[in-house]
Amino acid sequence: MLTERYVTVALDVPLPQCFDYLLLQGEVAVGERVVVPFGRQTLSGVVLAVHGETPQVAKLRAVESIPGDMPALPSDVIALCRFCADYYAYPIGAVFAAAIPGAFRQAQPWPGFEAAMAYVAPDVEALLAALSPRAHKQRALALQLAQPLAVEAIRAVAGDAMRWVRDWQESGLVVQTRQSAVALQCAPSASPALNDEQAAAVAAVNAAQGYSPMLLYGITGSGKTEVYLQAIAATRAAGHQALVLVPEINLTPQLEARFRARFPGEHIVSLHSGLADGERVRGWLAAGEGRAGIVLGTRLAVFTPLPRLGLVVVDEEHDPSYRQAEGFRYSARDAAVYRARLRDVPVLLGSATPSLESWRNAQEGRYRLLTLRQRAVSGAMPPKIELVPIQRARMVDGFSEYVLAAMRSTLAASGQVLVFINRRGYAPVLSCHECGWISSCKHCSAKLVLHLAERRLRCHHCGYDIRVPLACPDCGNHDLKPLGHGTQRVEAVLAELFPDANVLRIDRDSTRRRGALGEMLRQVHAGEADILVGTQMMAKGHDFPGLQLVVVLNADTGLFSVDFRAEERLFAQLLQVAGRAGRAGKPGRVLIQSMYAEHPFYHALVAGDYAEFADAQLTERRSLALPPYAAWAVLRAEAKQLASALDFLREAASLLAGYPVHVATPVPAAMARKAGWERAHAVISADARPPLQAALRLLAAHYAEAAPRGVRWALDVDPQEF
DNA sequence: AGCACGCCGACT
DNA sequence: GTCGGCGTGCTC
Repeated sequence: MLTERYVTVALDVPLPQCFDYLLLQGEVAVGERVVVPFGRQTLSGVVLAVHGETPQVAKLRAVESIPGDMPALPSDVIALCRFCADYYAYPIGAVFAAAIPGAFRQAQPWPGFEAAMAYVAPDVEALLAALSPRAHKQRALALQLAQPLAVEAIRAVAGDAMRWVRDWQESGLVVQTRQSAVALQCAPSASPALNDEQAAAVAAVNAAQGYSPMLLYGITGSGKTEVYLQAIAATRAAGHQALVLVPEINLTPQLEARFRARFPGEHIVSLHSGLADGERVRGWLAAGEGRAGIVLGTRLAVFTPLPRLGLVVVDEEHDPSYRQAEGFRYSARDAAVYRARLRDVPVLLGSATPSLESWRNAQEGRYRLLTLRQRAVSGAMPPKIELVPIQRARMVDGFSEYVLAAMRSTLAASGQVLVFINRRGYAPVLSCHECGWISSCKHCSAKLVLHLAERRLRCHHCGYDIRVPLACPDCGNHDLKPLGHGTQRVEAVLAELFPDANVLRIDRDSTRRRGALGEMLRQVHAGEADILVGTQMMAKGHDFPGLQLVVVLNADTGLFSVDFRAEERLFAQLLQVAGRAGRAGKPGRVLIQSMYAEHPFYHALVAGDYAEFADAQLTERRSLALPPYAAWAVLRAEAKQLASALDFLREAASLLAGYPVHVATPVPAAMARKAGWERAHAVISADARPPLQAALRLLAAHYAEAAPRGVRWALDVDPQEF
């Protein structure tokens, strides 16, 4: 008797459930994709079950087609996606959609499919028998087809070899198959000698059996990357694949170059959002077919199928960019740890300033702590961090005399200076010194930022953009002046103060053009720039051998934030910029201008002692029952009227009345108005995970069923910013 | 999220 | 007269 077959499909729609379809013909495995009718549209979805149980739904429709271009997602990737959908209370189909390359979310088959396949002759003798004895090239190809052969390899035999293969395929002598799953194994090029601490760390990683989370805590310049490289060499020698996550796309090229130099001939795949669709699919397939030995990528790479995964590395694990800020708000760091657990492999988290979550896990023994205290680069010395109190100092355009003197002497000795601006909450706005008018956005509760070069005022949140007014709109005064010191203002001030110096500004605006950042970095390396002015992006990864002095202008703004994580972020950021100085044999000097030089925060910073800072922070968090000692989520709401957003949040709070969670009073968000929408949120907290999860599941299910009118809402589990 | 259906204002 | 505004309802 022929039983009917059904498939359960995860579709990319904002609904928490999966959808069942009748499978009339063809074969499909769990983890493959199918194209199905959905309402009036046709969508691609991932198959989560194939079964014979009649689904209890009013209307059942049939699978439209099985493209067959995407290899089935392995069970650990499926389990990871399911976990994320549950943990982040995010629609399951949307999680799967995020986990696979864009080409496989289309209803059409991936156009590069044919070229990515290989061909094999199941019976070479039969194929040879069908060929003319004089067709030497064909016979040579037939012999090669004993092993699966990629299209490029077939084309290399003869220009029209693919035509022969298609003929043979029609007569069943050759079949299409996936490329053979043999990863190249190659010895790494000579590795530098390790110091004792590095050697101990590598030995610990290599000795780890099964799931073993490790936190590699090492100051800037202590050689964390070398530990990764040597641990990966051992992983590769054992025939396993390594997954390496990096925070940002800008950092991949550098690290990729270092990996390629160390592992020549190795198939290294780099996966990030800047990749063209085809490239991403090819890399993803190479990883999933086991041909790639090392996968290097940004957060979405955490979902890459890896049949022989042996080690997971998360570099700069504290970095905020591991967290997706929009839509599917997941933490790739946490997902990587969960994945390592699913696959029962070691996971190495590295940082000079670990997240307090990881620090606590290490303190409580859940993560093994591997510490690198010494600088590995010979001759490198830690930078000398000095605080420059400015509450009574004479200031020249935002710079204290002391700092200017230090800059002058550094420049006189032909050293480079970096002026770092902590831009968070500190933008150059235009103000009227007569009546106090300040340029603000029509749609947001943000200030319009002055872009001097273009003579425009621009909102960094919604893109609202106007010409700089000639006079104050309120009182007509013509003397409008910038307030605060944005990068452009600082650049202008420095050009005036140091007319002989070459000032280079590196920020989002000046590097927007493709290749601009690379060109600027080249100028810095070539010594063509004397003073660099920059924001966050300067702090990350880039090495500036000539840099001798770092000046931090307005660190304090992060010190008194409503966001309890602001100090943690500021510490990481300042230590990271400090690390830019003095890496090439000369000790660097870091000057931090501050109104609050006595603040305990700066004690630990000047000592470069993250452990002291982290321990103090954890003590405080514990006493206040803040994360990581409590489970937090934020319910965010946006509406045209603030009152509707607040009403929605109050209603949601009442829904959770019976749950062992605490819902804080809804408050307007820090940026209360954005692009014409009023924003508010409510913190939902619990002393343990399970009750929080249960509450979030209820909320998500309730509002998916009955969408609130006029209110956009989102859940943010383990929120990082407020 | 799409994509329909549905019932009110200014245009060929 | 109808083109189109976006409110709300549904999708196996």
